[in-house]
Amino acid sequence: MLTRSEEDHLKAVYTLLQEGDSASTKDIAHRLRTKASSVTDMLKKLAEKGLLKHEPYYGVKLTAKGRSHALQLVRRHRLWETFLVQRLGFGWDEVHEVAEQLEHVAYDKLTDRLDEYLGKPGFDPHGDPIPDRHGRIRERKTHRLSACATGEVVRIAAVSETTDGLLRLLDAKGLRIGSQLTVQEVHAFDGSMDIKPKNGSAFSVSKEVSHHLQVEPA
Amino acid sequence: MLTRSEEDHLKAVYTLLQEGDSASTKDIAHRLRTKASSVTDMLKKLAEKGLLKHEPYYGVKLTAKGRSHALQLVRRHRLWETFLVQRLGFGWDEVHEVAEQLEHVAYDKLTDRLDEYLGKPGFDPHGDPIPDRHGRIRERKTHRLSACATGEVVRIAAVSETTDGLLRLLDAKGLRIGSQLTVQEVHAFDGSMDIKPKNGSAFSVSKEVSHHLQVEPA
DNA sequence: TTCGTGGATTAGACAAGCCTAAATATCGTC
DNA sequence: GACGATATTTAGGCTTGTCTAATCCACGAA
Repeated sequence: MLTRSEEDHLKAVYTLLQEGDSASTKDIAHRLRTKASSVTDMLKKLAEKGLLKHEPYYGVKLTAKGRSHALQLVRRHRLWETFLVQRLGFGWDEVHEVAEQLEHVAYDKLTDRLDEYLGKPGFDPHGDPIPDRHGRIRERKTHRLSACATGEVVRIAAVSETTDGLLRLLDAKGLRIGSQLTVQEVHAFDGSMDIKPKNGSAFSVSKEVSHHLQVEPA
Repeated sequence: MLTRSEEDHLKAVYTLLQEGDSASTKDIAHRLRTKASSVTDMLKKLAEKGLLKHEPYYGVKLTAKGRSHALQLVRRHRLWETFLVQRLGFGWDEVHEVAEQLEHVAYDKLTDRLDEYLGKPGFDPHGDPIPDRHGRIRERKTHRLSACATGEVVRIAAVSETTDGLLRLLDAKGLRIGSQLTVQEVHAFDGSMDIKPKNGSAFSVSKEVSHHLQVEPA
């Protein structure tokens, strides 16, 4: 059994490794609003429990066991988000916090029943894939909007769930998961780009914004 | 903000005061599977936070603030139990533990939305009343089956939710919340009684069992 | 190659919650 | 009213998870 704090650290490691190529002590600390020294302690502990390999000063890698456990957390988190949006009528920009708490309720039967109740959804309200009970994820070939070239026509596949401001911005522009858009122009000097939604008027987004938008070919 | 442990202690106090007339340090400790000395510490802490009055050696009383907080916990617990049984198809004998965890997720909007989603139920699957968002409880005039006399015809109103064995026994006998039964005979020497469900054959229940069954006049 | 810098770790302190053992209080009974 | 049984509290210690401050290490620039 893992404590809540252990689970938080494990998930942070998993998420950072997903997003980039490494999970630095500093980044984990920042994500968990704690200090680097606390993270080092916890990494040591998780390593002892066989959930990850910790090479001091070099970095951290998840073991199969650690990855599996992290995937369960991700699964629960995304199922609860789906429940909150689909059934309780929450906005997709207000469910993260709550799911962050609900994900720690560890009871397989509950998770599986919830999964069935929601119709075994493949993706959560932000477009992120929901691992099945074995931790398997439905893979898609998405890329960042920021990596798109002028003229590309794409569909929004997913949005970083931790970016509430972005979620509200998309809402305001009428964009949803699945919305199509065309890249009209990419500005080299600041990485911003002009995009035109299929049924709407064009506007400009910063590099920051386009970085957090996952898209797939339309 | 209360910690999980503080909430557990507060709810234990509330529940014991509901069930009997006092909440002894010993009983709280027993209920929380902890030791009396730990409970004393926590009572001191809750008293400092203004949730209860603690007269050393004499006992404990909830303040309005403490009662209100406890009622929120009870509300969340019973709403989740209702959700688990009504929507996820759990048996009423297997939801207590899980609800015990879910009740600590404190987020008013979630609680209220869940309440609406379930149709603002007045009672949970065990027949216990669910406090509304203001902590108000729908009162009924129930009494214990063990207090019934020969010949009384009653309806089952509620069953102590912590008694899994009893819940399964009732299931096995085909009894539900709302089932009618007649008290056929009360045996003075051990307090056991013979009861006959409206649509079933008579059987005998121990004093222990009849003590945990709340009934109302049929 | 050497050094400076910033990230990572260690050392040591602290609060929260829990425990055991010892001291203290209450209460029913004689 | 004193005594013994039982409940309660206090004293002191342990573990967990956090922190700050100090130290250690890697790595890129000169």
